[in-house]
Amino acid sequence: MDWKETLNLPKTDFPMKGKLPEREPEFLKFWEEIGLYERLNQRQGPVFVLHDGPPYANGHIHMGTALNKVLKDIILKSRRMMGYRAPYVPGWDCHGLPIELNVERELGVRRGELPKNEIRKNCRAYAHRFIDIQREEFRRLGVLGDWDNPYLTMTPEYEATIAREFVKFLASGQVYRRKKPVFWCTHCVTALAEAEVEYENHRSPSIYVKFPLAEDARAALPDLPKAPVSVVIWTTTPWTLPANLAVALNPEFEYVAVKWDEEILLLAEGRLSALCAELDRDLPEILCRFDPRRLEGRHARHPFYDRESLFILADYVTLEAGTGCVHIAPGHGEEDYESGLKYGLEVYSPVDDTGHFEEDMPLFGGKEIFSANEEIIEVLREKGRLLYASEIEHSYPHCWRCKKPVIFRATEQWFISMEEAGLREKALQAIERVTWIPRWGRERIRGMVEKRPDWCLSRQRAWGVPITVFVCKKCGELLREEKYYQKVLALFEKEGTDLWFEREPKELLPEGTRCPVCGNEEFRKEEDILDVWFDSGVSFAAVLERRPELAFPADLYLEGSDQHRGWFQSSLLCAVGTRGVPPYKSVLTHGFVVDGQGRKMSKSLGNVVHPQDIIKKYGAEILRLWVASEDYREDIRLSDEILKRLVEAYRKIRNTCRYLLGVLCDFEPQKHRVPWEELPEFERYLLYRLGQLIKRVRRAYEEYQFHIVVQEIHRFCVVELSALAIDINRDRLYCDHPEDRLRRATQTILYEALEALVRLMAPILSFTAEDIYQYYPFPREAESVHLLSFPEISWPEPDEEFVESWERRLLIRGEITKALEKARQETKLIRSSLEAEVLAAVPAEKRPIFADPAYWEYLAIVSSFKVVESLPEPGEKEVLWEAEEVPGLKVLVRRAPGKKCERCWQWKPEVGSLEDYPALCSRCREVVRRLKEEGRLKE
RNA sequence: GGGCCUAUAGCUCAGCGUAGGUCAGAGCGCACGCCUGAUAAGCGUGAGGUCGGUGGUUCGAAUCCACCUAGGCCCA
Repeated sequence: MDWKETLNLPKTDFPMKGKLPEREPEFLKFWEEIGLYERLNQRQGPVFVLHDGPPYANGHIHMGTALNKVLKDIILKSRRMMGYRAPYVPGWDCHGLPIELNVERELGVRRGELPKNEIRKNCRAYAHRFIDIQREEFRRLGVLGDWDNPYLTMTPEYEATIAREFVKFLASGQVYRRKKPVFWCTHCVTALAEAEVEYENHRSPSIYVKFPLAEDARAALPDLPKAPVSVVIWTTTPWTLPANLAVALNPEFEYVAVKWDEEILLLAEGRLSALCAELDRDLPEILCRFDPRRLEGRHARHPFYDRESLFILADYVTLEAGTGCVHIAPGHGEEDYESGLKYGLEVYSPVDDTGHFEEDMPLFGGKEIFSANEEIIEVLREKGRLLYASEIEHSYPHCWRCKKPVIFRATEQWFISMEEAGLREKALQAIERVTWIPRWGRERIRGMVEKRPDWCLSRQRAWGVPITVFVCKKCGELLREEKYYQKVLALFEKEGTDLWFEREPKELLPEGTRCPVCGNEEFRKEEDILDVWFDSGVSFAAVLERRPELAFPADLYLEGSDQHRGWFQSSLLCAVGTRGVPPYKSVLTHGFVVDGQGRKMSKSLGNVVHPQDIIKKYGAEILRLWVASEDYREDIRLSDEILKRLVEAYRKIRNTCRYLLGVLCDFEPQKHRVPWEELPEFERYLLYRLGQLIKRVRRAYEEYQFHIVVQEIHRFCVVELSALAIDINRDRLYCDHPEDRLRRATQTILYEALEALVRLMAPILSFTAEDIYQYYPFPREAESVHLLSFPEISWPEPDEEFVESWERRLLIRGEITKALEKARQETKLIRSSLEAEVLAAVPAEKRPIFADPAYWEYLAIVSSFKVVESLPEPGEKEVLWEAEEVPGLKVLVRRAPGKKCERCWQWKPEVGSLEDYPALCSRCREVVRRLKEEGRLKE
């Protein structure tokens, strides 16, 4: 007969292959149908608020955004299983230049050609389009959240919040107006953002200009002979010379005074030979060397105006070109501007919107700046200030629209002061009170906040929230108090901010508003819009404070490490500036996705991987597993090999669970569960190991160390379950009578393992955990695995001695396995381990551990095990093994006596001698007899 | 160029920081073999690392310090 029919083989319909790409959507639908998110969110329990940083509503999701969202999902799911109520409100950042540029491109219009609100309408539609796209893509990843009610920075309520928070800053005196240079296209007559500038080759004048020293500077260099002394600067923009206010030297360089014909010139020593080479001159005599710090605060004379130019120090001065002495015009350059602020210089920019010098400017008033270059050079020549003039071809910023060269020009802008109300100091103190994970995040953001300049809020664009400021037309006074803005804020709340651009100040201001200084009733409204970092920076006010299910401050912000400069900082400044406290209790950062070699993903390197491709090929589950398996605090590598390894790990976990489902097919926990007190030792030991797993995994989740979770779960499936629990107990599970107490005991611990595994994996392998859960052969506690809690350890902790004794036993078992392997590979004595008999000779002190030889047959999966005083001489092919790691243990492997039982495949002496079942061993005969009596067999 | 960070077997990670001296580990992959009653599964054994490099501190360093190389993020 076919004895297979009498065995308890595993049985389950749970498929071996996940077919993830096609089946995942079914689970998404299932969760949707049962209202999973809503149900989780309605539960009681302490709240855990993870505030979502809004991705930009432009383009499809990429690996970085996928990584970020999956991490958030894992965190939230794990917190829910710890008993928290953990809502998730996703958001999108909707305003800003990239969208506006794309819309202009799609519309084929140039900046300013359409009314602001026409552009804004299109931008709004554009953002909505990509929000819908990204929403579906994020959902597909299995990320659970309030996707139907996300927060958008462009809704009327949100826009009103942005304006309201700005007004708070304004009213508290932290907002001021100042000139600052920006890229400016004189052809398009508009300011340009960094992103609107392209670098092209351009031919410019290259001139060396002499600035004579004023008396105070001359006095700082007393040793020089009597002769005119000038400092030499180099510039490629002669038209900025009228705006010159300073000359910068690098405090780290050594400077020299050299004899140059009848006069004396000053420059960095490191540039002297290069300059002489360019001017084709011999090296001049060096009269003296000096530390540039001697000149700081003293003056040179402007080369053609009757005013002075301040000597300053700046470390951005290089020796790569020029003279090591840099002409500074704070109104016409970024670094010049920074230095100007430091030294209290005026942001002087005598150039109008169309690129003409102001009319009243001496010498060049009204002239177009680029064409004035020649005249300026001529004046320098006439005044004897020109050392040398030539031309140079170099990279120069051009307008991306009209392709004409752009300039740096100072215009009025709005700032939040870091100092006025102690914002910097307060922010630095707040940083100390936040938990930064990893810890270096604190140093990083602290360094940035310490050094950052005042926050420039102005953007000369259309797609954003207006800077709501009214200015008195008569005296220029700003209306700062909140009362002036209540009306317009209320309008924003209902209708959004478009109306700011359509209505007159009179319609927006409270009736009868007069300037508090001059009493005038005419006001001008600001036209600039706010930096988008302000939009997202106030999300705590628009979302955390306004949504009933959330709370301020958040427990956690989680974004890429680039956000130390971005959202972490803008949120911190906004919250500290208006609330005095940080918006988050802790901040977790992740690194960036790089390729298998650790290089960043870029189109030019051709190493970009798209989440869509992974989902299509392997499923979102594998992407989630990838996110969880890497230590995301550093750069996160992604390659084909990594994905292949993950797929293998996934299969192992899936298959192990499949086996558990199968082997538990006749197990009813209520009826069959064996209490801990009655479990055999090995089962107790396995439970101990399961307890270890639960502890480690729970701790790893608490510490956001998901790669530990994955490693532990995978290792448990491989080692504890596959190689130990299942392999050793296979005979018992298959061959013993179904109701056998020992079999039920083994099933009990496998049941505990399954229940634990499915819960522990659920936050990461969300689809698979659900899949397994739905195939449970016994009643389920809840409708979805995601409604469950993490497993608790419901059995006693064994004492150390017990654990040690089992670890010793497993070590001994390892030695036996090695001996069996030798008998298999080298002498070909056996094939299956059941063909073997093992004789063990051990020193007296190790005897107790071998007290029960039958138990060792079971543990080593052999047909016969004997403990002997001394081993016999090994016969042909027999293997003598001296243990490597268990001192004194010697093992002999030989063929097991008897014949092979056709049912359990063990070799037993009695096989062939039993009357009714000559093919079976005595154990199997008993089982079969009983099954027959009970009518469990078909025949 | 500056700030912060990373670099352990083919892959993913432990160990490194709040204790420098059995710390060179795990799982996977690979090689070889077994099983065919988890079967496009399962089990076993084995081979892989001068702990990025060079100096230094120390009786002794993957573990502390300096520099260098490669890479990442943010600035310039």
